[in-house]
Amino acid sequence: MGITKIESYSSDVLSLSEVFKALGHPARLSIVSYLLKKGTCICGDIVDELPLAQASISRHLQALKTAGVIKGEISGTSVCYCLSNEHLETILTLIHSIKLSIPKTCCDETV
Amino acid sequence: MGITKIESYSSDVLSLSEVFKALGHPARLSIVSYLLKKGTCICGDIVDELPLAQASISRHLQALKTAGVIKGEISGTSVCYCLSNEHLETILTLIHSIKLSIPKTCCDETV
DNA sequence: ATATTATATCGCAATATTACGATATTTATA
DNA sequence: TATAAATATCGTAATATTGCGATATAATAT
Repeated sequence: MGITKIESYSSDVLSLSEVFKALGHPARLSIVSYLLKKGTCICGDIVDELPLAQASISRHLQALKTAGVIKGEISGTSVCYCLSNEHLETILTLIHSIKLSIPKTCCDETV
Repeated sequence: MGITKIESYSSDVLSLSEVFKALGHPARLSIVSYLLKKGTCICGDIVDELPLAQASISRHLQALKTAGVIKGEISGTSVCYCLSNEHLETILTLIHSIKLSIPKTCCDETV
């Protein structure tokens, strides 16, 4: 108990939920937000931006990378990170579908 | 340590990351997927659908409701749940922005 | 070669999440 | 009123996540 029964789900559901999970932490969402503004970052940029230790930032960057939200390129002594579009189309389709399905589905109300 | 430093983030970032977090579990994403297909559900529908105990399903439904992903209406002895659009526009905008920002931002590659 | 810089990983402690059975609550029905 | 049906909550155990300091790794510069 206490462990997610991952064996019960399709790989589609699992990989998409991993992406959402990666975005589901304020530090990681802040990193994504930073990348939206600046385009790229190195670990040290985020260390200056958030009140977390370098080790913690590095772990969050790894989590985003593992989920396919960002990718990193070694560049000298640092690693240049940028957003990846690997799962964006899937998420857009999902959210858009939800949006479209709502008017006709809700229990009592009209919206 | 070990606890998320939620006091360091804006309420915007916090509430949006809560939505992503809610979608970041395969059982909850499966519930959303079920709602997309069927429009509404009661707790028992999901109990039949997923290999989890009724108590666990109920908790997942509460988590989705707390994050504003679904809403529930009491209907006789059961509760009718359906999707909510509370945060969809924000997510769509965010994901769409990421998608648009990618071509010009990535380190070495052209995409 | 050695030092510097930037990032990643390790080990640990604190906290959060997940899941379950048991039980409580609430509404409808006999 | 008593029973049944559906959902929510409680208590607990197992596991996962978060964060930190310390350390390792890797590339550059002296």
